[in-house]
Amino acid sequence: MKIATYNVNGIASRLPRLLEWLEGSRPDVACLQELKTATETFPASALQAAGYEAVWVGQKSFNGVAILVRGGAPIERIRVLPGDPDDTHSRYIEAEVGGLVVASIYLPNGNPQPGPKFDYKLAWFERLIRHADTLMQEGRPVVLAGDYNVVPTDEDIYSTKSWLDDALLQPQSRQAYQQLLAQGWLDAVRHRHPGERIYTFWDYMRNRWPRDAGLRIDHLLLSPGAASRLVDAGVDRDERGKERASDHAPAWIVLR
DNA sequence: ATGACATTTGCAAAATGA
Repeated sequence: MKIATYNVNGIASRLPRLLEWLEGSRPDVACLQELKTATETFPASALQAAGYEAVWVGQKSFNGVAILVRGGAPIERIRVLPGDPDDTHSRYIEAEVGGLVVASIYLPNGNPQPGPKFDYKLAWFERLIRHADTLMQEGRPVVLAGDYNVVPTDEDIYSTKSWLDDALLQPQSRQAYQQLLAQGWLDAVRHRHPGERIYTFWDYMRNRWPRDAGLRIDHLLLSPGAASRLVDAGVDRDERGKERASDHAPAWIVLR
């Protein structure tokens, strides 16, 4: 069973790329982020024609998350991260898929920092940590996949020089990520490729893709029950080099 | 403090996000 996470950076403008990738990489489950379209304008029929049923929650212009399942349908559990009734951002959706619990996560970017956007990021992260704990208590196999907007360590970036003040590298962001992992989650891609330079995001600006100046910020976290079934993990880097590509590449795992 | 890029809005240049 192949499960992928892909920040598409606008599903409307990226639909041809997305469909090509689905056909080529053939994930059984695809968690998408940054749909950047309203719930009503999600291209469900185009995805259905490609063999995928979906659950999604959108929002005009930004955010938006979805879970796609090939040859089956995800059963939605929740479409709001618990803990703040005033939060209007579409950043979380969770579904049951073939005995697994799968979440598609778009954690706030948090720039500029310090400031209200960074405060929102950390508060959102705390809510995620609380909710992840309740999922862990359920004792079922869980995959938390998405754009975490956190570079976990200096090994996960080409160079920290231009990014030291960025929200993605702040000690508070990294501590929150470590706090989440400490509950018992496994960072699947890093686990399968210790010591390797692996990136999932290359900024459009400053020639960062041609220079391979990347960051690893898209992660698949596995509960122990899912981790024991892990057989492979990787990143479809080539997607980033295509015409009108997202600034992210898909990351994926294979579970037994 | 600004702009580097990509896209949308709305039909030019500005705003938005990251």
